[in-house]
Formats: sequence, structure tokens, C-alpha cells
Amino acid sequence: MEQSAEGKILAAAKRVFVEKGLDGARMQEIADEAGMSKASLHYYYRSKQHLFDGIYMQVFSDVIPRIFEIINSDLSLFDIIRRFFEMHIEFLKQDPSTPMFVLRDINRVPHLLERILKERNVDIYAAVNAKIADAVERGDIKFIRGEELILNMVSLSIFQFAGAPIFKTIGRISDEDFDKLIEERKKTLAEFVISAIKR
Amino acid sequence: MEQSAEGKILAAAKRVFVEKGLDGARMQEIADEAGMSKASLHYYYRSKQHLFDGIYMQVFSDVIPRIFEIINSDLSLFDIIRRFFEMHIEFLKQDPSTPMFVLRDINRVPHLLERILKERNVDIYAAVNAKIADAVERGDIKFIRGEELILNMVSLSIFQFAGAPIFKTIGRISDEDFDKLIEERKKTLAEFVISAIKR
DNA sequence: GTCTATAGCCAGATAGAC
DNA sequence: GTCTATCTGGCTATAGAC
Repeated sequence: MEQSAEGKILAAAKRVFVEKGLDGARMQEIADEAGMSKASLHYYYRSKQHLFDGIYMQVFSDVIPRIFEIINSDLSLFDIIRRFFEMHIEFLKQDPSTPMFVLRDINRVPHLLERILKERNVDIYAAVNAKIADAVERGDIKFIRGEELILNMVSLSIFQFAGAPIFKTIGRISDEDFDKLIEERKKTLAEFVISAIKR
Repeated sequence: MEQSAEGKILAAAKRVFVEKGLDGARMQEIADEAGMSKASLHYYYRSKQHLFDGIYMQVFSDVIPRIFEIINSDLSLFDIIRRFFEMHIEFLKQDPSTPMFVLRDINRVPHLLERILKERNVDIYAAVNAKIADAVERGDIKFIRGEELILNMVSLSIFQFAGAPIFKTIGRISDEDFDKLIEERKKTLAEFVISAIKR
């Protein structure tokens, strides 16, 4: 992020909102992290809600294209699956709190979700369903709806981060082992999904 | 829940906390739902945090045994997988907000998670790993760690509820169609996982 | 543009009558 | 045990000096 006041505010607000959510975040904490006073925050952004909306848009608009881009590529279905887990898990490793940030307050900003989707009106499912139809035709895979395949893939890569505290505690898994496991799962999850649909 | 004051409070608090989380919930709203004054809430429960902890324990202690029970049964590995999705999804259908409730404030109550797991010191993974070893021995399945198999299954059944708002919006899926899809997925998810590990 | 000081509000918790 | 009234603290947002 830039050195400008706006840049510093956005960076600080992102950190605090991602960690604590809309209700839990404090304008004072954001001000402290940005190295300025609360009043300055309000000078640049009308209200806490406006600031939150800005961050939410930024984070969400950043995540969606990553997924679409892979799915809309020229690769074979199996390679799309491999590339998806490779890239999605790598992204989530860098920013493991984003899934919970997006989910926690999702019902507080329904208009934002609609707006993002209208702006990028890619029919994500058409591409996948075409590739599935091809693969079924050739006898490579069993039929599955594109919507469900993508839901399953996203579930498998996101939940391991969103539910990590529980998973670590129940399995008595150290942070170090968890990181190792996640790294392996870039490959094992891809093969898991490919086996699941292979004929 | 019973007719007693405590019972009414717990029922009301559960509804409000599950919907809004610790920060978003208001004691006044809980009092209104329970049909009494805020003061009465504080008479029975020292503070908002104490009340929340009680609810959290209750919800979480209710979910964990359901999963353990199925996994520790005498069924074959494939039947465990089928039964898991049947029961887990049916439970989540009744209470679709519980996953988000548990996840949203998980890092606010780490001690509770530890306590629940100490109380029920079942080694959930030992049972699954034994069954996996058997099935691998017989050549029925490829090897997978029990921890990962369970994580994958839980991911697939929970995330479809936690992420439902996004999934519905992106896929332009109506509530009605969503319910139908979820019902089908009791079976299709089981077969998805079975195919994934089958040799 | 950035600050200090404060207004104004709201929520959790308590006092004390009944 | 349950209520009304109130205290207390903390938070968003603004006023106004510099």
C-alpha cells in the first residue's frame, strides 16, 4: 500500500477488520495502526460502515477473479483442478483470515455482493460445464454439475483455513505440522477430487 | 427448552447469539425474546460473556458427539461415510446457522474448546485409521490419513451452509432449489468421497 | 489536513423497591 | 425473583483550534 494517508488507513483498516469483523473492530485501533487520529479517519471516510464497505469490496473483488481466471483458462479439466488448488491454497496461506472475514459479515453487505457480481458478469459455470460435458463424452469422468464441482473444490480449500482452530485442537496438530499438511494438500486435494469424478 | 426462567433465557440467548455473534448480540434483544427484563438475565448469568460461554458450550457439545458417534460405529468405512453425510447434513438443515456461530467466535473461547475435548477424550482418529488400514489391506481403497478424510468430509458438509449466501448469489440459486440440492447431496457427497478414495 | 476535546449515544451492569 | 431506574464506560462522530 502507498504512503498516502488514504493508503495507510486502508492497510490498517484491512488488518483490523479482517481480524475482528465489523462489530469487533474499533476505530481507535485502526487509527493507532495507521499512525493518526480517529478524526483523520473520519475526514477521509464518512463513517465506520463506509470504511468497512471499502475494505470488503477490495478483499472480495480480489478473491473472486483469482478463482474465475483459473476456471476460464484453456487447460484440461484435470489441470484446472490441479491449478486451482495450487493457487487457491497458496493465496489462502498468505492470508488465512480472509475466508472468515468474508463469511462473518456476509449478511451485513448483501448489496456489495450483488454489485461485485454485476460488474464482472462472467458466467463462471458455463465454462466448467462445457469442459465437464467434453470429459463425460470422452468417457473420462462421471457426470457432475459444474456448480457442485466448484462448490466442492472451494469447500475443501477454504474450510481447512476457516476451521483450522478446531481442526488443530481436535487433532493436536502443531502450527508447524499444520503448515506442512496444507502444503501437501495442494497436491493431495487435487488428486482427491480427480479420483472422485474419474470414471 | 423448559418453561423455567433459565430455560427461556438459554433458548432466547441461543437464537440471538447464533444469529448475531458475541459482539452483535444485544442483552436487550435476548431479554425481549425471553419475555423478561435485562436485570433478570444478569440475575441468572453474571455477564454477557458468561451467558455466551454457556450457549457456546451447549452448541458445540451437541455437535461433536454426533460426529464421533457415527465414526466410532461398527459399520464399514463406506457405510460410515454414507451415514455421516446423511446425519450431518440433516442436522445442519435443521440449524443452518450453527457452523457460522461456532466459527465466528472460535478464537474468543479457546479455553472452552480445550475443555470440551478433555471431557470427552475419545481418540476419534484411531478408530478411523484402523478402518482405513483394513480397507487398504484388502485393496479396497487408496491410503489416506484419517485426519484428512474427516477434514475433507466435514469441509464438504459444513461449507455449503457457511458459504450458502455466496453460493446462492453467484449461482443465482433460489432458496427452494438450494434445499433440493442439499437434500440430494446427502447421497452425492457420500459417493463423491467414496469414489475419491476407492482403488 | 491533522489534531484535541467533547458531544451524544448506546450497551452492559447494578441498586434498590416490591 | 423480577422489575424500573440509573450508573458507568466506551464508542462513533463532530466541532473547532492550529
